[in-house]
Amino acid sequence: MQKTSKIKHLYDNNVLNICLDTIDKGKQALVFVNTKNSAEAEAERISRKIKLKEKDKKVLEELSQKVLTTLDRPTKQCQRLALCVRNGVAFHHAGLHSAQRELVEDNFKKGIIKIICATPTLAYGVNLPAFRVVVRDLKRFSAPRGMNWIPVLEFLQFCGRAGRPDFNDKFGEAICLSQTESERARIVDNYIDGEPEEILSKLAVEPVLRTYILSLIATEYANTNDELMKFFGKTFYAYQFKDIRKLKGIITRILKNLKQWEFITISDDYLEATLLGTRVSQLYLDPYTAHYLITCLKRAKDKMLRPFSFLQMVSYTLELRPLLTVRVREYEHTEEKAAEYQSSLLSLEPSMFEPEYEEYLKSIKTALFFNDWIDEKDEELLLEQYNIRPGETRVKLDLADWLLYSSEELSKLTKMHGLIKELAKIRVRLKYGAKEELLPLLRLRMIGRARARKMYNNKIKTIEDVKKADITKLTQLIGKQISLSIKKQVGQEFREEKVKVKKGKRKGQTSLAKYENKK
DNA sequence: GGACGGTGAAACTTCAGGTTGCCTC
DNA sequence: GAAGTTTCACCGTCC
Repeated sequence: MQKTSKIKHLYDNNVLNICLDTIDKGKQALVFVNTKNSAEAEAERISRKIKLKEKDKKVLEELSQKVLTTLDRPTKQCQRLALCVRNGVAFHHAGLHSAQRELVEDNFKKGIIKIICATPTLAYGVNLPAFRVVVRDLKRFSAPRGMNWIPVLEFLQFCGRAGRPDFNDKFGEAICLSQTESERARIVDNYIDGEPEEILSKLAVEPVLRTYILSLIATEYANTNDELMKFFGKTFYAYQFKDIRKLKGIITRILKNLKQWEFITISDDYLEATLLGTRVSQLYLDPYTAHYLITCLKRAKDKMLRPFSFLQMVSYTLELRPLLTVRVREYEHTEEKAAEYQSSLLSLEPSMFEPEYEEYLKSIKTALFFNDWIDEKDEELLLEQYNIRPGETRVKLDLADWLLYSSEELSKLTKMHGLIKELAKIRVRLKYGAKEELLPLLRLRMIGRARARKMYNNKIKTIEDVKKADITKLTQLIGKQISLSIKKQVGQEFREEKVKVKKGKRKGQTSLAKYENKK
């Protein structure tokens, strides 16, 4: 199977050379790198050197415009992607806005985009085969020990993307790059001739185990210690480790916690979930988190409540991690904010000298980010100020929503009805990224933060105002179809042809020119 | 003489990703 | 640990 082919050495960058060669052959390539920044930078480097065929130019130009106008106001990331796409290159990672991710994936499948530089997201979630796969980085940074070789399993996952049988590729090529001869030997040994790692059971990880145990009890699948052990005895974990005694020890401790937190009762070895415990299990919450949330909510009555109180509460859960990192130059500012909100916070502040303090500060920063979002700050500002990309923003917002919903449910069951309204309000604000004053308008379909803001600033502030508003004026603000739709929603029907549309200037087209010149 | 832009080296920063819940009048 | 980004000094050009 040994087969070698020469690739023209045009530039000092081998990834670039391989990609140019791939395009020459009329094929496509995926480049896997180890960070989001690298994906963007590599894509940029390649896109600068590509010579496009005339026929591709127009399609790519259009696609580039689409990428640029995905958000109301393009972020730096949007501009960067748009510039790359214009040359048939894209980057792909979890920070991308989902609409842009789709654009990239679809247009790669269509063959319009030739090269994608990506982080591992692409190898797992989506099925995007290419003739060539270039694995640029085989090392990745991971917490305490610095740079480590990636698992063989992951490497195989990358290579699995090579070759497109649907497109009559008889074979695909996966290419690794090495800097030195010894590195080359290591790659061949480890990855090409090496064995993939064993798959390990994660059951013994406590949050997982806690969640399962409560769920087994709540669904009445297991109601005694013996039944629990019987169940876990049949799991992959038990098969793999055969260390049932250790598992038993952990289970005993977890049962004690669950009882103490009032999620289960134990009488004569009979385990039964309480109403609260059942709900916790239905919500898929880690019981530890559920207990933390309840404890926080109980403190609410003695605190000066603000949205920030709840935002920080959910930010400080395991579920929301990894949190936003507090950079050295932000340290002081974050501490100041922590002090400023002190009287509103529902979680307990760890001592400055505990290692946990770092996480606590991160939770403050994460809550500040949420707070800015519900203060109608746009994605560009969030990217600049918090270094959080649109795609990551969505994930965090989703998680926060789930935890706030759970908090609502827990409030109901623990008779803290006063908090429910507040929590519900924050959830809507979080969903839309809007200030409280927009809430009445956001209840309308087709109305998000941008349109609601426009209407509000033009003195249409409530449903009553919408009813009273002149349809022509409304049309000018938010367009004809949407005006008709919301009028209908408040119980007024208009005949479409009766609505006059004043020809006015539309929102100016966003252009790449500004950004390009800066480069 | 000053504004501006380009360049390159040094200093500084940051580092992959993912599943869960509930429908809301 | 290494890649990428930011910062800053330096230089040339133009008005």
